[in-house]
Amino acid sequence: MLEKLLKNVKLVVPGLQLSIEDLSPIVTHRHIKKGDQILKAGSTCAHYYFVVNGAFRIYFLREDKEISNWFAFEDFFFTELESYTFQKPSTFYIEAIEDSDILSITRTNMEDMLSKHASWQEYLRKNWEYAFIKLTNVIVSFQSKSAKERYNELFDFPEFILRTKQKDLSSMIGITHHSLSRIRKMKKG
Amino acid sequence: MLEKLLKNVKLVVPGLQLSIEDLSPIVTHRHIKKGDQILKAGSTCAHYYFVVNGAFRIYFLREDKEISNWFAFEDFFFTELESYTFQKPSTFYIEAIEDSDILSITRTNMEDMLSKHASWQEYLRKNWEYAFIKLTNVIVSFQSKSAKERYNELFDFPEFILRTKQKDLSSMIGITHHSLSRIRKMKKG
DNA sequence: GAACGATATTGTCAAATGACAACTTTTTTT
DNA sequence: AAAAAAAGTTGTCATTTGACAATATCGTTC
Repeated sequence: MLEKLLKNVKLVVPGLQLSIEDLSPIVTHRHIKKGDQILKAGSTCAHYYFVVNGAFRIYFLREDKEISNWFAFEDFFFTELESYTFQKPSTFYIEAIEDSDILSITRTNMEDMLSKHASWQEYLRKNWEYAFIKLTNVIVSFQSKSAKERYNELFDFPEFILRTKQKDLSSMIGITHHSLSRIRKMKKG
Repeated sequence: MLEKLLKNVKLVVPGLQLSIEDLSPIVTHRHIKKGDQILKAGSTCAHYYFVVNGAFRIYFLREDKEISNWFAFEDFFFTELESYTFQKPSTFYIEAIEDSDILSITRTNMEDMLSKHASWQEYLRKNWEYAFIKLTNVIVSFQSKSAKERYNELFDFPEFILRTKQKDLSSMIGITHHSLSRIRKMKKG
């Protein structure tokens, strides 16, 4: 499991001197069953997560309805950043949508790592820069494209089409699952 | 001018040892007239920018229409990250919407700074983390709120209402300026 | 494999938003 | 201050999307 994280880190920061032995004491492995939640709204996020395999849905509630904000698949290194950074209650739930293996690092260990390894700062910086670029493109889609176009874009990342529920996907692109059902129908005939 | 940037850096990384003398050789000041563009779509972004005073609109074209992606006001430290990071042509224009003063740092100087000052890594990391949190909230708005609600949220940041054109604001929240005009009308009567 | 619950589809109608055109108001230029 | 340009408003109508209800399909459990 740890090798997979290490491989990801070295992909982002090629020159990084970091071994399994460095990671081992600060990383915890957990197996999460489909449907289980690793973070609930209202609680404060105190970990970074790395998805070894499986998939998670990050969602929030609005007027009793679940809205999927995004999905995390294999090799995603992430946390609920607002809750984690400001140590305040999360507005999001993080739930496994498949049986998954996840690595987690506590905030304390993370802070320690950041102060000791300068290049760990670089890893996180790049990680969030890439994430920022992705979010910018999501916003561009919302600002300039129709629901149908936003849905069609997802075919470039087949995991969204193949591994998520339609009702969950629909809220991610900002529409009801009824509308998505109709959009899918149009595409065919 | 430099003091303002330094103040911002130290606000984000309190313990940072950095002086005007460190910044002076790598920072360039420019006065930008309202309407002038500091980046055009198609060209590659080779600078970070810091808004000393004034305001900028970051927009892109979609079917000959200008869509405002976001606005940068005083104390924003930013770049067109996708173009800057991957050194590829930008899809965005950056245009002053007021007479402005801006500081810029070339990519070369920035890379140099990142390799020499470990805490500069931390500054950028936190800068992009905060930006990521903001974008997440923008996406939440698009996923769960009506255009009217998105507009009303902007009153918490009056610079959007006071310093931008309505036609520019409207595209930022994903609607036409006709729709925004009607939303504004409703609010009153 | 029958029964149940969750997910997806479809119908009807309403509400929100967009497209196009005309007009008014504000801002900029001369 | 007049003229021109840009920004904002409003009318009409079309399209997209949402709300609610009914039905169909799929997946899980017993």
